[in-house]
Amino acid sequence: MSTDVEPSPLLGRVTITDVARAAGVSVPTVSKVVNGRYGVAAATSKRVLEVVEELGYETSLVASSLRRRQTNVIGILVAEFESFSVELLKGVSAAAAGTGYEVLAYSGLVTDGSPTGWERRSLSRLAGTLIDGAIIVTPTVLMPTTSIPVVAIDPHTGPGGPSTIDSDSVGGARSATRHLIELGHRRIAHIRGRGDLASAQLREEGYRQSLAEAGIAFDPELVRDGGYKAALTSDAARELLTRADRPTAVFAANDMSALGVLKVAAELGLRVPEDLSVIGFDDIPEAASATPPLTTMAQPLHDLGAQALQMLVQLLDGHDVPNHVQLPAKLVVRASTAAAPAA
Amino acid sequence: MSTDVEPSPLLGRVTITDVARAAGVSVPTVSKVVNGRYGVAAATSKRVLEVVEELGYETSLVASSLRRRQTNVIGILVAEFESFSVELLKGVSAAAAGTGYEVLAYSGLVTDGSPTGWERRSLSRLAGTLIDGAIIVTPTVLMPTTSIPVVAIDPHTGPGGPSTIDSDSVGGARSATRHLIELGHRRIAHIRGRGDLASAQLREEGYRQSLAEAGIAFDPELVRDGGYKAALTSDAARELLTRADRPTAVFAANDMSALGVLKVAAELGLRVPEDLSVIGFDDIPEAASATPPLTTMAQPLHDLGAQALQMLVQLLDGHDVPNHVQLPAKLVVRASTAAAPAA
DNA sequence: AGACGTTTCGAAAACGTTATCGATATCGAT
DNA sequence: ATCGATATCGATAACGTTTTCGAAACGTCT
Repeated sequence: MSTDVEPSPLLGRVTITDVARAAGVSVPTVSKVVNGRYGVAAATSKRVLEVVEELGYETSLVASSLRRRQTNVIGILVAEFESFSVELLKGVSAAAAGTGYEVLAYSGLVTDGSPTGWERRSLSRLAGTLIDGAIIVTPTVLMPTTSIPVVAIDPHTGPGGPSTIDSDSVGGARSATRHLIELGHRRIAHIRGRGDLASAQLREEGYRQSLAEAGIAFDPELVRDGGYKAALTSDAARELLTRADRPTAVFAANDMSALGVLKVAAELGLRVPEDLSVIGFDDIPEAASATPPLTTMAQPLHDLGAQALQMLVQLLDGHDVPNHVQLPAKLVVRASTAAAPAA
Repeated sequence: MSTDVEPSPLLGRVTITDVARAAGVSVPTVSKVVNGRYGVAAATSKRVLEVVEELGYETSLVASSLRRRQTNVIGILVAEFESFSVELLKGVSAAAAGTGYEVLAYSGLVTDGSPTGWERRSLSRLAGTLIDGAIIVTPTVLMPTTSIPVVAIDPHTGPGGPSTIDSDSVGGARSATRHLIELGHRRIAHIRGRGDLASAQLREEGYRQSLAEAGIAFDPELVRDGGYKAALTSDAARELLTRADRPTAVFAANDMSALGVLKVAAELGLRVPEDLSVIGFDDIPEAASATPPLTTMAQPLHDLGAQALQMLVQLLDGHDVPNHVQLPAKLVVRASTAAAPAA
C-alpha cells in the first residue's frame, strides 16, 4: 500500500504535484480523478485515490477557484461580527444547508484606512475569484454593478444598486412610537441610526408620522444621532436625559442604542420604566436579557438572512428576483416601557 | 484624466492586466505600485494610481495569496453558525481589531459526505493558501500537524494536537451539580454532550464527582446522550421524564440540550422549576430569554474567542504559547432551578 | 569620452489548479 | 495486416498575482 516516495512533506501543504509524483501519473490525471471526471482507467483511479488518502491531499480552494469559474462558496460581508449581523449570519447559514453552497463570512472591518467603502474593497478582493455571490449587511456605500450577484440586507440609501431585503422600518417605527403614545407619553425622544442607511431615515420618518397622527408637535431638540452604536449613543442620551424638560420616553433606532440609553439612565439614577420608557428596534438576543428586559420592535433577523440567501441562490441560478423584499417588524413588549409618569 | 482605453469592462473583474494596459506599463510595475514597493518613478506611480482609481481595481485575494506566503487573514472554522460558535466568533473578531489580521469565518458543514473530519478538509482547502492561521471550534477530529498554526477551542479528546483553550468543565459541572444538590435534589439526571469532545467527558466526570461527594449513588439509568443538540436531546429527555421514578433535576451538558429538556418538560406538562429543575452549561444568549430563564454555568465565550485569537497571533509571530489555557465557568442562577419537590 | 553606479522598468518564472486537445495505446472489424 | 474507433493519458496553456533578475536608460565622475 505504501509507495516508495517519501510520503510526508513535513512542511508546506501536500499539493497535487506530490500526489502525481507519488502515484506515478501526471498532474492533470490526478485532477481528473479527484474531481471524478470521465476519462481515466479504473485501476489508475484507484491507485491515485489511495495515494490521495495516504498523503491526506485536499485541493486548494484558492488555486482551484482561480482556475475554475465557480467555487460554490457564497460570501457574507459584515463590518464586524456583532449581534445584529451574526443573527443574520445564522439565518443565512441555516438556509444554505442543502443548497450546495458553503458560506464564508468575511469581516471587512478596516483598521487602517477609511471606515467607509470597505465592502467595495472586500467584495473586489473576493468576487469572481473566491466567491460566486455575496450578501452584504448594512453596506456603507451604494454598490456599483459588480461582477457577481449581490444581495444587500438593510440597504444603503439611494436608487439603483443590488436587490435588497429589509424589514418594515416605517411601519415598525410607527408601531414603536404609537406604543409609547398609547402609554401616555408626550415628550418622546428619538435616537437616530446610521444616517447613510435607508433604515435609519425610514425609522425617523415613522417616528414623525406617528407623532403627527397623535397631534404631537415634532421637536428637533428631542432627536439625536446614535449611529446604531451603544457608544455613540451615550453622549446623545446624556444630553437628552439631563435636560430640564427631559423626555419621558425614548425610541432608539436600534437595540444597541437602546441599551446605551439604559446604561446612561442607570448612571443618572433614572428608573426604567418608572421614570423613563425605552423602546428599541431589532430584538437582538441581548434585548431580552437586559435590565430591565427591553421592549423592542422585533425584526425577523433569521428570516431576513435566510431569504437573502434564497434570493442570492436564485440570482446565481440565473433567475430573476424582486428588486426589494420587505418583511414585517413586530412589537415585543417587555419591561422597559410603562405608562408615562404623572406630570 | 481619463485614458483612451475603454474604461469599463462590463463583465468580469478588473484585473491587474487591465490596469497595466490602460496605464501603458507592464503588469509587474502595477503590482509594485499598488504594493508600494521601491523602484518605480514617481510620475509612473502617479499615473498608475490614477488608473487604479478610475477602474476601481482591487487586487484579488485569491491570486495574491496563491503567490504570496502570507495573507494576513486568519480563519475561524465552525461546523455551523449557531449561538455557541457565533459568540466565540464575536470574541475572536473583537480581539482581531488592531492586530493587522482580518477574520474569515468558514462554515465547513458538510451536506453530502461524512459529518466527521470536516475540519481537515476545510483546513486543508484554506491552509497555506488563503489563511495564515486557524481557530477551530469544537473539532471533530484530532488535528494532525498542519502547515499553519492552529488553536482549538473546546478541543477534541486525546493527547497531542494543537494548542487548546476551553473553560473549566470539571469544575463547572461540579458547581452545577452541587447547586442542584444544595437545593435538595437527590435524583439528578445528566444529559451527556458530544462524546468525542473532551468537554463532554469532563462534564460527566464533574457530575459524578459531585454526586460522590454528596454520597449519592451514581445511577447509569439517569445518564443519557444529548450530543450537545436540542434535537438529539428530545428522545433522551422523554425517556428520562416518563420514568416511574423520574429525576427531579437535570444537568444538561450544554444549554442547547437544556433547552431541549425544557421543551420536552413543557410537552409532558411538567412545571419548571416546581416539578423539575434544569441547569445547563454555556450561557448562550437564548438561555436568558428561555421560558423559564435558564440557570446555567456561564462560559466566558467572548473571552475564550479573544484569547484564542491572541494565542494564534502569538504563534504566527513565532512565539510560544501555553499548550492549554483554561478559563473559569461561573454559576448563573435564573429561574429554571428550585428546591426539590417534597417526596 | 569612457567607466561606473543608480534608477527604472519589464521578461520570465512561479504559486496550485483545471480545461483543452492532441498523442498514444488498445481493440474489434475488415 | 490494415484501418478506424475508442479509451486513456499527458503537454500545454491559462487563471491573476508577486518575485527575481537582467536589460536599458540615465547621470556622475574621472
